[in-house]
Amino acid sequence: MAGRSLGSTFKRSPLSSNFLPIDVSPRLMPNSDAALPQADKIYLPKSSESKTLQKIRHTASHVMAMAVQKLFPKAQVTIGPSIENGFYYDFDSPEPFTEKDLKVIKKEMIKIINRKLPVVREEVTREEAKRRIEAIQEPYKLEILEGLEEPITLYHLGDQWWDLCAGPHVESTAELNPEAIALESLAGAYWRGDETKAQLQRIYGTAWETPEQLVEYQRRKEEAMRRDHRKIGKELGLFVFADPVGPGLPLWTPKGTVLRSTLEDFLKQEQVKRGYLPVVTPHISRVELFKQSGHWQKYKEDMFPMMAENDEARALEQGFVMKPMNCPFHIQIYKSTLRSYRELPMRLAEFGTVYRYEQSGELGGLTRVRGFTVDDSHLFVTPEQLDDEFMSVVDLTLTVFKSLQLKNFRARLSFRDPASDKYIGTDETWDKAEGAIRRAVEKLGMDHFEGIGEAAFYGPKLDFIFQDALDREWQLGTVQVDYILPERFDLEYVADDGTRKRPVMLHRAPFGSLERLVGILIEEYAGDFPLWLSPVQVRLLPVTEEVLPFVTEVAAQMRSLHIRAEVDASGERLGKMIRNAEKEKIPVMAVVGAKEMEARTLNIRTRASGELGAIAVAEVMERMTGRSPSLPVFNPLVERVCSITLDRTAAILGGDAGRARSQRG
RNA sequence: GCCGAUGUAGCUCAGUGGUAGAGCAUUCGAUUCGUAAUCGAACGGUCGUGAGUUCAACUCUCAUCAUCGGCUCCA
Repeated sequence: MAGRSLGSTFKRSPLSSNFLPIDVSPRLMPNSDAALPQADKIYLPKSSESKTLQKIRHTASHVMAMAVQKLFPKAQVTIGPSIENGFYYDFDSPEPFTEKDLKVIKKEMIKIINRKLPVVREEVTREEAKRRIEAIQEPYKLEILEGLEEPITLYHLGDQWWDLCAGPHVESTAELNPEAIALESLAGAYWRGDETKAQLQRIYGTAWETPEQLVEYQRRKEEAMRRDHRKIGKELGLFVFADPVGPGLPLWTPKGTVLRSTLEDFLKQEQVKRGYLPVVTPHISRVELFKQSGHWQKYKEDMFPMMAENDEARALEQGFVMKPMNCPFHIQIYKSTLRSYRELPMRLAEFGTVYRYEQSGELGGLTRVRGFTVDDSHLFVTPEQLDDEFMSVVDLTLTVFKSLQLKNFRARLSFRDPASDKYIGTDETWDKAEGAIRRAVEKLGMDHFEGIGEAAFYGPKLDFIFQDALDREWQLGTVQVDYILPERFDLEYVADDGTRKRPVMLHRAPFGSLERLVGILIEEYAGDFPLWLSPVQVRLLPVTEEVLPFVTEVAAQMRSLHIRAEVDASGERLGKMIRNAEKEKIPVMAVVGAKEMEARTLNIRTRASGELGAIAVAEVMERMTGRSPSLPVFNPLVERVCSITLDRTAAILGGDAGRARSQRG
């Protein structure tokens, strides 16, 4: 994980103001170091990178299934593939497996492996396969067989156990190293991933070529758990959950709020530059609004129940609802007056907090919550403006990621699933919208993949997918093309020829949501925020009580320049104060004793570079804010703060000290 | 929502069928201290919540809430 210390890996380049720069193209990059071969580290290939590991893992899953069926004769087998870091097998068993069973199963697996059973492939006809499966009474396998094309293959482990399987496998269980295999966890899973079908029991395991690889894999997993945003968020006191408030409803502490609002301010500034117009809308509305948008029909399950004044109103569905999305509100602002083509594109932007009734089992930390703030904007554009506007939105999104030093993401074209009925609108409008997205992405030359069935119910999306510390994928930024809501709300503008025309809408949110973004950022930085995002940027540490007044005065000066400074007035010894500041991951510590007070200096220690020695108070402040282009900043990750604090600092100082530098950032 | 696990002071954790302990944090006192932990004392928990079994439950049973790992779903 050390390789992810940001200074070393992030290639710094000027933020683009024009789109199309090749280097902003996202690439598929695994989140962990696992895929980065490094001389001093054990290389841990993913299954997709190693045919050998694929075979080992797939065979291990068969060995596990054989072991399970020996120990639990009533367990029926279903599927058991290799996955990126291991394997799993799903069973339908009347008795639930427990953690303790894993140990027993592992023991049984060792026995099987030590018998050095040959793994033999056999090709059979469909009828023969059916006959054999019926003989061993495995209904799930029979169902799998129905979907298979010939040739149909069976794999035998010795002469006592076989499985319907496409392979490939290693040639003998002797090729598996019991010390490089671990059974990791139990989980529930639905047959065929369908929640209306049977609930199966899944056992996850991992398998490697050598025990060293397994140990390294487990070490990295533990390392990853240490950067879990829930853990770090608690340690750093950024947010809390309270039982009386409810699940999935985070409370933001002062420190977390500083982080959040700094991100908000940053994006607001970018949006001002790009002609966005701020709006504010309420958290609730008549349900009628969401009936017209189609949410009530297609999205009701995800909404908090309607608040009705009385039973009659409830029966007529005439109450109020918490908003699950902001778009209908922005649409009402657009609709409030007759719009001219001269006003378009109209970009209405709001940090709008929405409420969605997520299923209880989905909630977790900040990445999945029930109330969250979307950095939402709805752009009303003419059909002619659509392509350019789409690309400029993508450019803004990539600029944002770049400023946040986020580069491990993938771009997904989220299109509709033609087989599903969860969408509104006609096929024609969908094709048009999907075409627009595809066109823009191709024009940008961006790497991407398609996600069929990932669209919103009202339109296709271009989504930016990130991974958390545990390699789970989360959507952050999103750009959506929508011909349908303008239709449903009968939106119009007066064109240059005097006719009424229908605008196209773009929905977009570069952050996606503040909550999820903060969660991902915490894990990305492991809590070590760049200076501009740090809730506390500098802590002043008085060595003795005599210097406390001086230190307090310096802190006040710093705060007047919007440097987030605080004084450690605990009266503890220096070593303890430093320890505390380090644990709180405060980027800059300023030690002040009699010498420093005398000389009006601060003895600076940074988290990134250690002791820097005594520096004049004025210079420290210049270097903190990046005001002086000739002075290096304390932390290479400070870059962004320059343009942010600078605008304020310049305003306060009435000078243009920062402008030269802000252009660099 | 479903499957499984977990729930002891603010935090991290130990513990037992006979009504609970440590470290850190907090408060107070002493120490006035120079780059990752000064010393001492005090405070702090109806052991998630509610029922049940029992002479007796934090410990066993059931329900419920929350959290965690998955599944399904999503910003």
